Amino acid sequence: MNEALRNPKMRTAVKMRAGAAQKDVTEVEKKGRKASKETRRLQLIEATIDSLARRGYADTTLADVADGAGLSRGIVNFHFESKEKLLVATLQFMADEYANHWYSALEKAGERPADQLWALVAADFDRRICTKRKLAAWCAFWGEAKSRPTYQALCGARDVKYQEIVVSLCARLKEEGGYDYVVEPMALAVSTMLEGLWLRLMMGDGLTREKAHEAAVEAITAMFPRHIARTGPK
Amino acid sequence: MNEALRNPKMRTAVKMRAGAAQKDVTEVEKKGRKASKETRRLQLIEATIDSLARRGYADTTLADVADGAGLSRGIVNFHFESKEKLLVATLQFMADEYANHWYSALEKAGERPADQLWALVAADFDRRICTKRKLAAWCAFWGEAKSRPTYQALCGARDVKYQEIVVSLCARLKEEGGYDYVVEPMALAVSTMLEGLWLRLMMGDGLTREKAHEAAVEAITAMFPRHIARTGPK
DNA sequence: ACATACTTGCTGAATATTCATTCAAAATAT
DNA sequence: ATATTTTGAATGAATATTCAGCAAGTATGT
Repeated sequence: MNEALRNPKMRTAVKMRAGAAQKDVTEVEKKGRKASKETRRLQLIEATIDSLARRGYADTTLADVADGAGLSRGIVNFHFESKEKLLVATLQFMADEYANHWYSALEKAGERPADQLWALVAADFDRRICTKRKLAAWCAFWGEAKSRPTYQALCGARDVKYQEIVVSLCARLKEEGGYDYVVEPMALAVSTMLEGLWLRLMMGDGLTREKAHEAAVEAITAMFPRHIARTGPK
Repeated sequence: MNEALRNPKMRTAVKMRAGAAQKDVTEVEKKGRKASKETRRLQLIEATIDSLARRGYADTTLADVADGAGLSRGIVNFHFESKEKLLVATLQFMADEYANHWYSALEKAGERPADQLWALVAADFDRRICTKRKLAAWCAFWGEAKSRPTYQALCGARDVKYQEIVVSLCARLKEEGGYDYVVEPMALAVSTMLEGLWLRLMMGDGLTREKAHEAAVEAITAMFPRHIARTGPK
């Protein structure tokens, strides 16, 4: 496939298919031009995630991204200005997607803190979010985050707001259940456990999304024994 | 300091100091030559960890490593053959150090499973192991692990053996305390929580080693309520 | 004791490679 | 016709690797 895309003739075929998909979008929107531009950007971002997952941060080249998207070499510098900006846009994209996902899961959950916590956990191991491909891309960014402030800021995906919510859920659960843990450390343990499971999912061979979810449910059930999950892992 | 080391005269001074230290070793060992070679390798490995922590994997160059060690440009290819081999040796070094550390902590702990679990937890947040510098280096490797089998193998620092031990501890604790969790998921949750705390320590701003340890103790205490920590975090 | 050849560790300039970026020209859309 | 998007070859910067030679030590012979 990589080889095929290096051949201009083959690439044309790919482009035409992409063009057809784009036309459908165009018919819905008013400005086809702008839609096209946004489509290309998304296409390049997806190709970037692929490359990060396949080759890691250090070996992700613009050539590989362009090939993955079935476009030519100069294309990234036209749509994003530089490699750095492409990577930031990619991380931003993933961070937004992640945040929107858990936030809407939280809105759909009931009022009770236990339901909300289970909803957050389930959201983390949802099909759409928790793919090997995306986890690998996340981890590639984590590896560079400490030395790049821009990444560091965006990598707080489970960011301040998320942490505040987990803290408040732990506080409400404590009150409801009469537990006697200290709230902040407990909330930290819960959210880092989810992160740790992500990390393992990406590295470990045998671990599946379902098993990771099960582990989270098992641990949280033990931590909050008077709040049984109404919705376990599927 | 970096500037100073770029100056050959200054570098000579550094080398002479290193030479003096080496002489002491020579008096103890028989072959001073070989000791020197191993010393240099360790010196370069330490410089590599520094560079990884300071600049991340992608920006770690041989020039930076050589400068950090106060030696010349060609030095790495003389002692390790290639950049790749230097990085593998560095990861190997960290993995060995980590494994030795938790293993000896386990040996020093008592017979009771609870004591052993608390010892493992404390080992993870020990001063010698859990430094910002080393955590950053670990994370740099994690980011590349998925795309490089060699790293992937070594990055299972909390590897199969470690996981087996945690599983058996969870099983023994379950029996002792009459808990009713499922063992494997629980063990997975415990060990990934520790990993997740490491990840946060490296990225998070306000989090300290002590707070992370406290969170681990809080969560594990909640998970195994009939086994109170005899040794909490300092 | 001294000289000679030999070994080892190291240096730093030269080389080769990889890759982001640029840009003139072609293709495509409006 | 004009503007926009895309191409792909050319450019240049960064950097891993090579290697001829230097320096300091070590063994051997006289």
